[in-house]
Amino acid sequence: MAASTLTEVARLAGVSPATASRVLNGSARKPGKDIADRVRQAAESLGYIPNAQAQGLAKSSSGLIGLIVHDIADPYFAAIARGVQAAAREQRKMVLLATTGGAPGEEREAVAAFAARRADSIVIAGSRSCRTEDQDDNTELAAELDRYCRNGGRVAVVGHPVVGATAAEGYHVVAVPNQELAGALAVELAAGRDGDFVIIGGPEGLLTSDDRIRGFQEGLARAGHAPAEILRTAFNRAGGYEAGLQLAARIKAGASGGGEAAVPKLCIFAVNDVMAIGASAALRAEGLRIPRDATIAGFDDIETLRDFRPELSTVRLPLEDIGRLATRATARVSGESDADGEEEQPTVSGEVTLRRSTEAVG
Amino acid sequence: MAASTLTEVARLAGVSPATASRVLNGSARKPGKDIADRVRQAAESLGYIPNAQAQGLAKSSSGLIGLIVHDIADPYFAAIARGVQAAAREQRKMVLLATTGGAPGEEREAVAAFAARRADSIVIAGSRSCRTEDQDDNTELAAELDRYCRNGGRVAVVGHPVVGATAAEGYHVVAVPNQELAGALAVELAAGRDGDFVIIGGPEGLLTSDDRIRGFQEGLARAGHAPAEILRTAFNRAGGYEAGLQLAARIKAGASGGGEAAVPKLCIFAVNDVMAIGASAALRAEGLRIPRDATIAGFDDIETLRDFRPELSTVRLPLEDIGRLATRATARVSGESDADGEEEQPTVSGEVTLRRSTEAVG
DNA sequence: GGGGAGTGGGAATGCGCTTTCCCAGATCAG
DNA sequence: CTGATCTGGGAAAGCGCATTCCCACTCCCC
Repeated sequence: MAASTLTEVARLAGVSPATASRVLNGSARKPGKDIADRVRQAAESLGYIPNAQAQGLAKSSSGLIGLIVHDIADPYFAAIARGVQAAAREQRKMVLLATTGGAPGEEREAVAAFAARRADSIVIAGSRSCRTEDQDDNTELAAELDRYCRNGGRVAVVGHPVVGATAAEGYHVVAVPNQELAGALAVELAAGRDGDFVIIGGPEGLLTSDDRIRGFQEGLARAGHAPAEILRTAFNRAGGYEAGLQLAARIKAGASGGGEAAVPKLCIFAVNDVMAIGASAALRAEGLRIPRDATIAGFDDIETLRDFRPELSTVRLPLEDIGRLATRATARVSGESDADGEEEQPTVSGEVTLRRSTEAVG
Repeated sequence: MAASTLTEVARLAGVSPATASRVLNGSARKPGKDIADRVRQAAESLGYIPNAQAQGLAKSSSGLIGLIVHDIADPYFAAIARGVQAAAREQRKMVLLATTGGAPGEEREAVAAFAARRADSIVIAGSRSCRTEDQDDNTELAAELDRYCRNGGRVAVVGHPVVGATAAEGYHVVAVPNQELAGALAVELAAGRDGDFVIIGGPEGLLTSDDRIRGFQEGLARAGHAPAEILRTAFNRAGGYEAGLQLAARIKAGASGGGEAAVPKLCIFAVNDVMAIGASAALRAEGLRIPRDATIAGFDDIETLRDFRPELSTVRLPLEDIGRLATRATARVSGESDADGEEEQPTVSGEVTLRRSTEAVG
């Protein structure tokens, strides 16, 4: 038994499919009250559910929003997804989820799949990569997005524009001031501290990571500090842990080195919270304590991690808002005309949040 | 410019749409090599992307999997979602996400929306509620699911069957042995301990919470312990925190009560990890320490929370596998006949994991 | 009272694709 | 060499719905 159709409802109600369509699914023309009731009752008794595919086909719009993330189980993306979901609900749309692990090639596939489903808009979260091995995929991704936009799709990408993408109609970027905020964090951390800084960053070419690194270095410079050494590792907890082990060894070596004057304490900046947690775990596993033996700061202010101790200094990013803003940016505003040309890109602001993990201790 | 269509491709290749369809989108009949190449090239040059809506309409199957969760930002659901996503990819399908906050009414809406989109299957995660105020909504949800199944949809629900749902064709339940595992946890915790037990549970009627509570009590009984007192609160971190504050006050009162013999230490069981973390935070905020002043255990073994200190005793649940299993259960197996009648429901097993938060100290 | 505007319903077309059915040509056995 | 069986391609009928016309009325006003 297949689901009942509009035609069946119409027949049961003794009207034409056209009329049934008009009463059941909004239309400019409102049929008479008695007929409407009859149709509605017929629909009810048949348990009629309109076929969204057919509707979409007929009016070429699917009511779908595509969301692309690296990994939905990563709390960073989960938070953004929540915002996207909330905004989608506002627009009475559903969200289609695709996880890509961050590979531009897979992102391209996801965009194509969304395009095939005629998603009304696409939100891309997750750092862009400009590594040379991703170059070709990025080009294809940009081409795919461009085609999607030309066909009337709207896309919003969080952070950076897709590498190589031309700013087409309907292409929005929700800028995240990673660099500025990392700079501000560096300035605050550097104040009155003279230890060395070390940055635990993601692989080179990950734009978000690179921005934060660059910003942090600039901040250090502004504060009159020497640039920090940079440790490259995976952009996740495991990477943070690994880097943490290295640093722990170094710290312990320094401490036991003894001879010289007490080595100033290391201040670690991990380019995201999850990595910072990993690094902290490694230090702890090696018997070091934070902030006694080293201080550490992250980035993102992941909600689930706020109960972690010592409380992590970080930069608060309104992740849920970011998801919401990105999604809203893709919403077709009815009154929009080309007159006002400039579409205002939504603006995101973060906040340096110093906590226990970078406090000066005895 | 709308996306190009199969007809356009066919015209450019100088063949009929039927042939173009056969070569571009799999079919039993394989057109000749030369023709196929011509079509493929035409498609390529036009940047043809098949319209999944039209395809779905024509062969009545959408390649969509609907996933219903309470909150995608909750790491519990995020982990399950990852598994669902992975399994969906295996099946070359996409996942449609709906978040409901756990309200059966909204779950019903989500099911209807999935049905409208002709999702091939639906996975429902998140505790069922059998509170009286949800009764009507549950009935409607069950009816909606039933209809969906009768129309050929497949559904899998994690944990408990939807309250009131009749086991229709295509209705699967991925059972989670919450009760047994909670019992096992209780037994292990009770061994050689004589303090009081307190359970921080969700609102009455939340099946997952109730199962874990019941199992824990049974375990205590088996170990010869008196039943634990039960604190009801919200099924999230805030609820745990709130309950934690209450308990902290009680512990401090007991400690300063002085007169009698030293009050045995309280052992807290929060029915999920997130609540346990909330409770721990509250105790800590009140100046109490774990496991010195009280011990605490959770449930789920959320990955992101494993770096929390003191390490949380809990019950490990293979969340990602659960999502995967549920999704696979809904996959239409080609060789399936009614002959073997019994479909084997996938089985999930967890593991009691004792860590520092419940260690005996000084 | 007649003609024009307005109203409410139905017939028909098309959205883009799959699939059945049909047909022309090729292949092969007798 | 003829009739039977394949083979590979095209024509056409939907899938379920929205929407544009079109038509039969009613209502109003001059």
